[in-house]
Amino acid sequence: MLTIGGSALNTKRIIGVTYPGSVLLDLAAPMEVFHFASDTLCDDAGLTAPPYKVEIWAAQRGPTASMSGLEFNATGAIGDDITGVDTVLVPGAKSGHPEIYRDRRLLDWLQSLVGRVRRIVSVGSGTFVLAEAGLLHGRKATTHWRDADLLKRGYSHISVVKDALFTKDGAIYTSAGVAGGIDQALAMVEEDYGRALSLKVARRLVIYLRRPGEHTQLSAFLASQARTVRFGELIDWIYRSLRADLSVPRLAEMAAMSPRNFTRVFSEELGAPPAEFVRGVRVEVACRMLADGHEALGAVARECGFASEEQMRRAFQATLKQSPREFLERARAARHGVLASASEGGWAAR
DNA sequence: GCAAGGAACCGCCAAA
DNA sequence: CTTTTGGCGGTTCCTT
Repeated sequence: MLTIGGSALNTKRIIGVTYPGSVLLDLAAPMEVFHFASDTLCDDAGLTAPPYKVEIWAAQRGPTASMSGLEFNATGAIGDDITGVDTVLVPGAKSGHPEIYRDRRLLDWLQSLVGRVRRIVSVGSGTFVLAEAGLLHGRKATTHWRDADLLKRGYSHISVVKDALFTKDGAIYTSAGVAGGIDQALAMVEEDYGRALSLKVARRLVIYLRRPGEHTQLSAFLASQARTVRFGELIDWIYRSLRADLSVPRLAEMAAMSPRNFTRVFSEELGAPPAEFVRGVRVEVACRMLADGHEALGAVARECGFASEEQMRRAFQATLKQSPREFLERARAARHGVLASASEGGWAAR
């Protein structure tokens, strides 16, 4: 049998699970990683059978829209036969709706997966779903930094790792959000087919995410974490501290470098000077909030560290060529609008 | 939409 | 000698 990186080359089925209120964007990034890994490996080795097959399962099969304005075609449903399934990905839910995590049918199904699939993976607040399903008893786990304390309080039997991008404990993996989800997926690819492939995929992902577009562009800055060795921690801190002073002198201080040298090295490594990068992060997080249904622009601006609503508007124009209001309208239209062609099990940004 | 002041960026050069 | 770092100053861009 042909093997690469120690793994036999049979097709591994990766299932992304959605449920009412789940954030499809959480699944998008890791699924792209598996897509790219599959394509890259096929190109390089001239395979006939793809190493990964990515599917989305929902409450029922067929075309469905998620609340973040993404639409998809579910090729399987919760409760379906899982024979031959390799990995199951569980996204988070829109914040402020803990009752979403108590869907008995979903939780029972997740429980039934233990020992029958190779990996059960949560992204962001999806960790709460795994917790509620009882999969995290006595295990390490992480979640979005904002919810870490909540997780700790709610489930004392879980060993919460607050500052990790992702954790792995046996067959159970958890991650800290979309950024962590990318790193986590890359780590799984590495686990399966080696570091060379995961690096290749990371590079390809960055190029892809840098293409101009609406949603695709949003994660360019997230993906940058995967390719910087030096500033990973700093960028993580930036994401967690959007309301703090993120001026160049301050960032240089955090990085223990002179402002001049920091600007130079940062630009080289990340492809954008510090201020522009920070602005991009702020816009990106604001977009996610808007897409998630936060409609008070003033509050979003404050939360993301813009000095004012006006500042946020300018930053949007500069990076996305549209105003927050326009972005909001589109997100809303996509949420409530008519479904267009749901592609073969993939997801599409509108 | 404008002017004034400030921040960011980058080329250049010198020191480590 | 090469590479990395840090300071200076001019220009541009941004904020108020």
